[in-house]
Amino acid sequence: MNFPIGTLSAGTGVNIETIRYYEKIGLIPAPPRTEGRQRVYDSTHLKRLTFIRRSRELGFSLDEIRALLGLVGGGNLSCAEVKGLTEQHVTDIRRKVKDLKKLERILTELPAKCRGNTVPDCPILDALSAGSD
Amino acid sequence: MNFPIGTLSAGTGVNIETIRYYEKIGLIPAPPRTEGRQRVYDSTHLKRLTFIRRSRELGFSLDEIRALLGLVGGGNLSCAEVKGLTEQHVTDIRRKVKDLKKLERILTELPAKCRGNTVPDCPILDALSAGSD
DNA sequence: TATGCGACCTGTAGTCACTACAGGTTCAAG
DNA sequence: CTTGAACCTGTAGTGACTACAGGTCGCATA
Repeated sequence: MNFPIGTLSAGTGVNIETIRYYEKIGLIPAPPRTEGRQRVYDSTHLKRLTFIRRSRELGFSLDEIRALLGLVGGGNLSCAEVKGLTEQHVTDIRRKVKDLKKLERILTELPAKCRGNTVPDCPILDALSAGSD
Repeated sequence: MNFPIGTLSAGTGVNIETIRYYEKIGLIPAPPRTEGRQRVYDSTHLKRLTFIRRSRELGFSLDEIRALLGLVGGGNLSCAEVKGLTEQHVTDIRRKVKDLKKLERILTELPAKCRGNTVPDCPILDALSAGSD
């Protein structure tokens, strides 16, 4: 039931250094230690850190995760608030996707004009230098 | 034809502090100065900085831009290499779009189950805590 | 029981691409 | 000549880590 930081790292996919960093910034509680001052974790830590990792993958910032965890910890965040945070996030993601698709279009059109020669006169560079937005 | 850093900033949309930062890291050449050591720019600087800003918008890192500018400066990067760099970039963007769309789907499905109540027992949080990928 | 060695510890510095600020100087208008 | 905006340098802070130096711990093996 108890395991050291390396096992927690392997079990969650979160880097050891990152785990200690999360502890330092107060995102995860400081676990008990052995007599030799080595950290000892259990399944509750594993669950919390898994939550954090998955939230990070979904693009939540550490501050947002801190807010989400506020619910787990003290129950000071309602389900409605969690929902709001999530929906805001979806809006952000949609915007990002839109921007990226635009970039993709621009970047796929540019190389077509590029003849792949060695002359230092490239239409891609010309296009980028042209000041118009 | 000559103008100070504020004008360059306004003309390119690049922050003054950022321009000085670019100079410090050698991305743009140090311009001549007035007797009072204030920077004096001209249209060549404007063009180069515009190129940098547009490339940044397209998601190129400063190191990649440095490579692209290698062409402009010394001609040591061929059009084919520029093309390669650009195409690599499109691949990255496509992957990002794919990831984001997946997240979008997950995040739009989650709040549907959320009743918006004040009970600290939210399906979103449960879903995130469940360890499975 | 001794020893070897991998896993752990702390603390600091580096990354990227800026941004913010303090505290001073220059330039141009009135 | 004075005012004040724009400029100057240099340093520190941001987010979310990552890397490293130099030391300690714990456990398996001889």
